[in-house]
Amino acid sequence: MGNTIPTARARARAEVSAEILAEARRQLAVAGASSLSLRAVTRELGMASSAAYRYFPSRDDLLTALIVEAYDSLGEAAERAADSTADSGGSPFERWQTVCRAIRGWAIDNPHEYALIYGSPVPGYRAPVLTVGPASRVTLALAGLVSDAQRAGTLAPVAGPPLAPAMVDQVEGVRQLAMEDVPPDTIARALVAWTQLFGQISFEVFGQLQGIVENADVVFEHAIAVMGGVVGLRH
Amino acid sequence: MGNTIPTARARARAEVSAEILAEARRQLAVAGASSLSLRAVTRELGMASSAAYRYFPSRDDLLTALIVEAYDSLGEAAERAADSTADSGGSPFERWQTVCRAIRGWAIDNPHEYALIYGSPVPGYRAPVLTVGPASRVTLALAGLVSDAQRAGTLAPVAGPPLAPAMVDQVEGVRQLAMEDVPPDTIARALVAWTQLFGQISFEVFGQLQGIVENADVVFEHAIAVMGGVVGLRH
DNA sequence: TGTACATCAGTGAACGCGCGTTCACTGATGTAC
DNA sequence: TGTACATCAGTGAACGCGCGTTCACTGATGTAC
Repeated sequence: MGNTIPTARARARAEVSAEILAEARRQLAVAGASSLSLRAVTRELGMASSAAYRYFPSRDDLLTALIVEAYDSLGEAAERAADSTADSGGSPFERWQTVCRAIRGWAIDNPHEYALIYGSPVPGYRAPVLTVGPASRVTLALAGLVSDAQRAGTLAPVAGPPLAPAMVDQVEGVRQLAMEDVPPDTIARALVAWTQLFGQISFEVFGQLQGIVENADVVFEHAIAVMGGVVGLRH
Repeated sequence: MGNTIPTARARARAEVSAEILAEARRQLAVAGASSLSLRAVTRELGMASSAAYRYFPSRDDLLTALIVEAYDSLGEAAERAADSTADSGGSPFERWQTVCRAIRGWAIDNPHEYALIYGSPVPGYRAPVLTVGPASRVTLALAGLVSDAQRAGTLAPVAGPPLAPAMVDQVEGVRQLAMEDVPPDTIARALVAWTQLFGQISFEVFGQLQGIVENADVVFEHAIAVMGGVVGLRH
């Protein structure tokens, strides 16, 4: 109990567990989430299918582990981008660009993991609560960047008609969660930029841009430039 | 050949074919695309599973029929919204709002059909060319509304830095496809609004807004108001 | 109009497949005395 | 340090399931003469 030296058994257990996850990830990349199969995973690993049950109580638990892993991986990429630009003193707009690019880059590198977390929900699967924390990492990285800009006084005020009262209410919840000091109008626009970002990435990763846009890079850059402006992030 | 009076056989064929499709649609709504099964469909219809092969050569062809149906249904909803507001002389901005609401309304009413066409691609399924036409109907309805505004001279010019040359190239293809007379800057922004719209709807339909936004209606209204402004659609 | 043949919708059995999960077991690792 | 027992990873057979697709068939509908 609380022992710092793990036993051989414990070490083996951690390793095999990681191998199963890794193989599952590999198969996810080929076949997609709904056809992920415990049997196929263990087969590839050269073990009996029943052995998997020593590590994951059911197929859904394996799926959950993959989802958590994906959220964490994406979240880490976004956080790293946000932190690096904070350290190097980038402008809010540059930070926004860098984080957006990191998110898109991750999605393109891991299309099936992206689909797993931002695509259509897997039928019959209900994501348990423990996915909520990892899921919010990306979002908090983006929100943090806006908060930082606000605190540094570098946020352009939002022009245009005042927010509808109902919208002020909606935004209030978000403010408390992630953007304490940011004015409601800016938060409202940040929500729009947020959905635009993932809409753009989803269209690209899911092939919706085919036949319409050839160079998705260029269109992405334009989109984040426009939306950075909409939010009021200054160069 | 070319006979206008269909035989009893032909009429029965059309009816059964429609029944299979309808039942497949019903099951899609419960279980999602990847677990759509020919056997389950025919079972529910009280016929032998092999009978389905008189109507659809394979499961994938059934899927394709459902996809085409979904695209057409959504496309029609968007076109109807666009036409009705054209007839009643709505402003470009009002037309934009109405079409966006129609698209969102359809998605909320038919979440699984929405997921089928805008969610993660079904693994192993390759959409055949005949889906392209129906798929472009929504997009063309949106593009048409911008074109109309341009022709009527009611499009606000886009402020801000000039488009990057690479972006001008990208936009040129879109211009020829769907927005002949519209200036490149506006088309570029229309692309951003387009991905924002579907990003917002996907987040809502796929449950990504849960725990962040309670009243999706209000946030949606705000989003299309902001993006209508970004594109330059006047009230 | 009546008959002979062709077409084709629908049947039911069968093939071969892969899946998730359970269970009694063996043998290696860990632990208490 | 050595022994006896407990823990637990991994096995292999089995259960019951549902799937897509094929095939030879029956019987009703359609068509040519």
